[in-house]
Amino acid sequence: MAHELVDLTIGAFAGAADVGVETLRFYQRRGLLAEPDRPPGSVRRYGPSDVARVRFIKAAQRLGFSLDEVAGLLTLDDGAHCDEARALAEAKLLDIRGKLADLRRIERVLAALVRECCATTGTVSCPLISTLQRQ
Amino acid sequence: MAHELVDLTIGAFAGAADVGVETLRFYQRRGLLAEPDRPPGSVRRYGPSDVARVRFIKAAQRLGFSLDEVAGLLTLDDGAHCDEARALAEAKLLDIRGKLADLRRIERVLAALVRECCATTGTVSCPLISTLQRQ
DNA sequence: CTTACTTGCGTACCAATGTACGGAGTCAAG
DNA sequence: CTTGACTCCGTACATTGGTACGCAAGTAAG
Repeated sequence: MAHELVDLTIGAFAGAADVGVETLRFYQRRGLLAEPDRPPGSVRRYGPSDVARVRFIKAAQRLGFSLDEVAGLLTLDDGAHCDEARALAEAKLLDIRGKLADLRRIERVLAALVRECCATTGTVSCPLISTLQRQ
Repeated sequence: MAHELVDLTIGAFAGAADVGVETLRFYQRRGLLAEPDRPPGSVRRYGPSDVARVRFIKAAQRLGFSLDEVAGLLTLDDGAHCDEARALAEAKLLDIRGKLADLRRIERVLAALVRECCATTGTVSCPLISTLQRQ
């Protein structure tokens, strides 16, 4: 690593962080990313810490945090608010577990319907559809 | 059941189907629900089959079908297209299982982070946040 | 210096699923 | 007959996470 991750233009920054340029500008507008000072008559430059920040955002998103929640995590990144970060993560874990339970229920019902569907012959109506209609 | 589920106004219909009036109008605009003829100088009336249709839509939504997919299922409700309904359901089942796998991975990572967070003392930075930054 | 990308910036738009609002017509009770 | 609730209809807004467009200015290559 460390291949020239300094003084990036926004295009190179986007490439390094594996997102689109427009996404970076969007994050800047959302306050997730600072806009570095612009050397008079030139363009902004970005460095490794910016890339790391975007990777953080993307990693947290993959864990199910919304951008607002990521913003919350980012305000805690000085290392002095470990408890708060942990509380956020625990809340999110509960959330994820709820979604898991929902999806498991859905999976069970849907699998049963598929199994039943067309296993029966000679019925007038599709069991999948008529089951849904009975809900 | 069967308590007066006939000749409902849209408000009573919404109550019976446990959705908002605006939701019904939205479904009508989307073509998921027919707009019954309007007796000249009066309001539209709805019956049990309309209520059943909305319940079908809601049940399918709970199983993860989008409104577009529900519309597809609804065109098959004459019982002659069981195979097609089944294929849609099987595709959706695969989809659900994919989401389930994603969530399980997320849960594992997040639980590990929470466990690790603040179990360590004396570190400068929160392990949760620094782990995310390393992704 | 010219040509062709980029950058910067503001604004508009996308999908999905509704929710809210305003004004006019209609209906039921008192 | 009046009052208040409800219906009808069209339109605008909400949410989330971006994506696209247009135009002017900067920048890199030949």
